[in-house]
Amino acid sequence: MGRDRATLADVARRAGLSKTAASMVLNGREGTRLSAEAHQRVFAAAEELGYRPNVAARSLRTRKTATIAFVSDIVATTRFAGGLIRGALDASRERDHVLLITETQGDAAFEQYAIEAILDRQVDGVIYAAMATRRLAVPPAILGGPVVLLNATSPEQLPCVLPDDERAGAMVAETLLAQGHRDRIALIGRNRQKERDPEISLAAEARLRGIRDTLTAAGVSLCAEVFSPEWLSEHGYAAMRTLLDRPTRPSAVICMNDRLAFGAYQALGEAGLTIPGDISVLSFDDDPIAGWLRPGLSTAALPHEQMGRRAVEILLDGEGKGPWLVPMPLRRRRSVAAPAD
Amino acid sequence: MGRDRATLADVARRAGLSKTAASMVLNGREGTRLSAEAHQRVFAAAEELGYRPNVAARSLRTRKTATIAFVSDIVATTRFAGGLIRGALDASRERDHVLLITETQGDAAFEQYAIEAILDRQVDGVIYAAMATRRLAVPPAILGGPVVLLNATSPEQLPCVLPDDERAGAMVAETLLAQGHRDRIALIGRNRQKERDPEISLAAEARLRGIRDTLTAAGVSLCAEVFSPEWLSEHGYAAMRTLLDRPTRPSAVICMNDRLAFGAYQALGEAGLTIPGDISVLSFDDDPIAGWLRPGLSTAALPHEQMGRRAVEILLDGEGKGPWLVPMPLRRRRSVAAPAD
DNA sequence: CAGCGCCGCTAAACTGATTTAGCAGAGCAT
DNA sequence: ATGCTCTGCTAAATCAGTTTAGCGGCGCTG
Repeated sequence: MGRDRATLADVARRAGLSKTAASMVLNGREGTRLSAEAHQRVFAAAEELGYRPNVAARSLRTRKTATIAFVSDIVATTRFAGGLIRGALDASRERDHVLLITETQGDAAFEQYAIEAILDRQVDGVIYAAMATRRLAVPPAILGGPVVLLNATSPEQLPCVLPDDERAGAMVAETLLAQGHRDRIALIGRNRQKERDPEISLAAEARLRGIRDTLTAAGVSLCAEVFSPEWLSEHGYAAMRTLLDRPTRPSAVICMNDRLAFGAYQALGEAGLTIPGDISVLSFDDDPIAGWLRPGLSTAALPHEQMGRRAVEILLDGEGKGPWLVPMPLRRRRSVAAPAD
Repeated sequence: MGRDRATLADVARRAGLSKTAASMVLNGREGTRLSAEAHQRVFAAAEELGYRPNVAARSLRTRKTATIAFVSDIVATTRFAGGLIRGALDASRERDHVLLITETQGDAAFEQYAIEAILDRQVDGVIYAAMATRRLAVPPAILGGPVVLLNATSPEQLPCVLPDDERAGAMVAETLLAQGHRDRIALIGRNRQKERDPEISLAAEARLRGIRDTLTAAGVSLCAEVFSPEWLSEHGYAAMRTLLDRPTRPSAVICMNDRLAFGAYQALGEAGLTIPGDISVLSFDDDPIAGWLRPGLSTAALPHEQMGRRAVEILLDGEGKGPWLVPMPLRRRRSVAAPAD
């Protein structure tokens, strides 16, 4: 892999100058007194030889590697990882950095291994990412350098990037109010564990707060709230059935995520009800299926790419402490309409 | 990040030996004549100081970085990337390697940048991955070292890892034959471009070949084939409707991927037909939605994690040239039954 | 007792960059 | 002529490892 590369010494020799001169010219050092001609000769030589500095050698001296570690709990299981990584990748490239990826799988031994691996490689900073928005404990070993939490917070008050779930909740509620829904808005997906335990998820509580506060401000409250143990499609299905079994049918249902909404769609389809004619559905996440459903599901999108990007920006450009909330744009599709009666 | 680390010199000093001795002991060099006591002293010193070698310094000398570059065309858009990366990550960890990830986005300039970035960092090898199984052109710059193609082939006959789409096609056909389906098996998702142009996709042709050969061997042929421009759910929906408009209804439908199958489910639901009672559905990919559908969709799973894993194994353990076909296991859910009549 | 080989270990070179300290020569003032 | 500064550049140290070459002492042989 990449043998026969020209070294700085080669460049210097060809330019008829010392390594020192070549190094300074190529690094654009200010305050050096090298002549314009020397500059030209070095650039020409580097160009001709296709010179590229050896990062290992450089970082041995400078302790900078232009490498960022992206440590996450789980990358595969969730499709959201891709967005976070892609955003981080883009922002890294813009800053001439590269991403070293490791995964802890929530396992202490793996985490230990991952941390050592990245410290051995002298990364310039760490992005510590969680796949579900939550609070977590950061391993002390990485606190020695710059760290940004992605989709997570920690007791240490480290800089962190989070989706603005509360605002998203508000937008979802506002959307329904604007369509004229009032006293028959139901909710699917409250979950005692998820809401209460910030180590599992911060999203649920924030979304609910946004929804509640907005409705309350309009003098409205939820007509029903169905709890579900997890946020899977079968739970959405079951929840929607229990809602339909009640005496008054809701005019709109807010689902805490798209998987629940998907299950709700299935229950509504079986019951012969149409969306949004009979019932409007609104949700969170913007999973790819939201666009495949018929009608398309309106949902507040998790801005993963933006978040990944932001994390790198904060890590490298260092801008105070945050927390930074990234807006969740509402994807308006066809699942919301005015109430039928 | 990681200052104050003990160096080899520190270890040597504490052990009362030379750097040479310390280095040799810690690297487990054979044929050295250092005493058992010297070994012990070095290990003890390293332990006490929490010594970890500086990878940059080591690789400057050895030209090995214990780092693999994972270069892919697109990571975010597709959820499959996660599986490939996760598999590669696992296998890398087992071999004490780490993954440097870059993305070309199919853009020549980005690709150039990505290649330079990884060559500058002296990676030990490159995994060049495509998100859709296809043939591609490998940039000559990386041919200087070990390369494995993941989910792709190239004219250069490089080692490559591919899903065994043909066998998967055969399994799907066998499954239907075993249930007693014969002359009313239809197919959704042929696509002229995709099938013909290996730079776009190799999967379609291989799957179709597996299906055809198996049916032919049983003296059966497809009763209908519906082309669709892309493999999106709306195309599956449309295709299923055209199938249902025909005089004889198929007893089973094979969809070329799960998104098409999802659309087909929608069309069947609207038409008031049940799966698998009226029509069996079988598909490829094992997208997460396959499990969310009602009934669960039986589908031949793309073994992404296995593939990512295999690529690293081949890169590091070097085992001939391949190509290596990774089996696609059939996930049996509830969408297949014997024909009604 | 000279010569040889083996044992246990080390000094120093080497990798490819950055950075510090400083040198030779020119120009100028005293 | 001497001392000073400024210009334009370079030698050498440094980073933290690996690797080559070889050293001193001991035991054995001839």
